[in-house]
Amino acid sequence: MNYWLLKSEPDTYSYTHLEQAPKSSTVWDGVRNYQARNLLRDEVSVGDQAFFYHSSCKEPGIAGICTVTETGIIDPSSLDPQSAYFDPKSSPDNPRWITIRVAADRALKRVITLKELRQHDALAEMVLLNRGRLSVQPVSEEEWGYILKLE
DNA sequence: GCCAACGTTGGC
DNA sequence: GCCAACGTTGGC
Repeated sequence: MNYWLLKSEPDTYSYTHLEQAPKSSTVWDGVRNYQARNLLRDEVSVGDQAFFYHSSCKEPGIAGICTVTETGIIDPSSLDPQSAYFDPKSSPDNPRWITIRVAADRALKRVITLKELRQHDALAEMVLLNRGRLSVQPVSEEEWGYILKLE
């Protein structure tokens, strides 16, 4: 059982979108960074939990919690010529972009902002605060518990 | 395999 | 909209 942080731009896909999706669930498509892909493909397991983080918006921060319900999914957008995420170098026989399905667990009582996270020494080692650009990142059990107590 | 050029992310 | 950080591409 591991913990993760998944980034999404709320203007495109917010935590509320996930809650309102069929079965409050979605395939986490569009990741096109190998480090993030490797985590999704090799490290993330069914039952793991993840913070849903809002990036590139007015108040960047953690908006909710979701649970991984399926792994090993070929990112459908990578095979769809109509998609902005289409990758001609990927194919069903030799897929390049493997991802997961997540389901909404619950929204946090309030958005815990990036600004606030930065103020806690206990979180100084968070990947979010050091390698900010990675869109799928591990969260330690200690960080996970600490953040939930801030809620 | 190096590295310059270029593209993207994402906070501010 | 700016720009720092960093990932990717492609010539050599």
